[in-house]
Amino acid sequence: MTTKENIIDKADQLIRDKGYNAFSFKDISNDIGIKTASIHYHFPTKSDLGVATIKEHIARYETLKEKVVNESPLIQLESFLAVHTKIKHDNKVCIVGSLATDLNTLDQSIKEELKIFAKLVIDWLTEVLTEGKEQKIFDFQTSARTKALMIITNMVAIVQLSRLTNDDDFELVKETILTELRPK
Amino acid sequence: MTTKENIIDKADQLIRDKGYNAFSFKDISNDIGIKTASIHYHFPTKSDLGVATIKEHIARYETLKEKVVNESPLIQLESFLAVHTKIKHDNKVCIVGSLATDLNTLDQSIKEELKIFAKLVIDWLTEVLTEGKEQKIFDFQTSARTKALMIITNMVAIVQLSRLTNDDDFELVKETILTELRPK
DNA sequence: GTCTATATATAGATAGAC
DNA sequence: GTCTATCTATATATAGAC
Repeated sequence: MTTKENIIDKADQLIRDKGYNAFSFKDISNDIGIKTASIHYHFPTKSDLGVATIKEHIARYETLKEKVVNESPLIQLESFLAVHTKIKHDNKVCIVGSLATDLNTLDQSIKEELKIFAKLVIDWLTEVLTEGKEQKIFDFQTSARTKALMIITNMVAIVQLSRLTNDDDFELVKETILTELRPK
Repeated sequence: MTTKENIIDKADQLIRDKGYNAFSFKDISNDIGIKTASIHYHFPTKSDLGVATIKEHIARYETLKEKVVNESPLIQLESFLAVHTKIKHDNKVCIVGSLATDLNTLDQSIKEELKIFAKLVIDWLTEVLTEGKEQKIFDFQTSARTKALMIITNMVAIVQLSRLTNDDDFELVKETILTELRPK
């Protein structure tokens, strides 16, 4: 991993651990043993680093999509849910939720990149649900996009809320999503 | 409204607008025309103000619960949803979601108060759903508490996510919650 | 590409006058 | 209860040596 990739990785961990406005270049400096001035060489401003971090998420999602594109809709949905299982396991939150709560403090460049990422996820899950319904693997009454919003919001918020209740609540919600989609 | 109440109100707006770590005593100072040193007279530390802000939410929820305690479960559920409709209308996010993303930066006192608030909301909605199912006003297959988690996470995250997509997505999710609970 | 040194701004917090 | 003045810490960011 290059220094640049290392910086992005640490920024990502920090944003999803304690929020964009609570993390500093000093945190990254301490973590990877490089001075803050050197971080500015790779990313002139904190916003540049924020944008790069979201772009990394976009790239990872594109890779995941490709990896499962020939699988069944159920496998594809499960791979979406697995992303959040990993987030929960790491005791982090989703970057969309983290940055959305701080949105009114962020530069336009970050806002725009985040909107692109959110749309990517929603569109993908909408496709998966549409395909699953056609194949009678999933059953639901509302539009596929709305159902995608329901599932995404369940995942985004349960990783946040279960920090306050019980880690097991994550599994309850995840299993209920799958149960409710099963045809009767 | 007393100065103390005014400070809490502004802190609440700021936390739900841009996040706990992005708001400062100077923001409140500017908003209500009082020096930051005077705010420290009412709340010695920022954490004290944070705790007081959550306690205010708890008090408001207790008042709301009492107000609708004799109404039907549907009216009670709608009053829960209306809280979030107001949040969305104000272009804010829910305080639980906002503080949960920043949780690892908060003092223990704030964490504990937030857990009390989260439990209050979950327990209330669980009761409402239980009662509604008994009266055959609502139909759902999972446990009442799990269904409460599903609905709360929908609301908590859609106010965040719709900042990035479309404000109308909030209504889509809200209506779907009601539709999916209706007996077939 | 990384360093030291530094500029500049702002944060939370306290002391003490009024 | 609010003020002025100040302390201390930390933030993002830049200049210039190596």
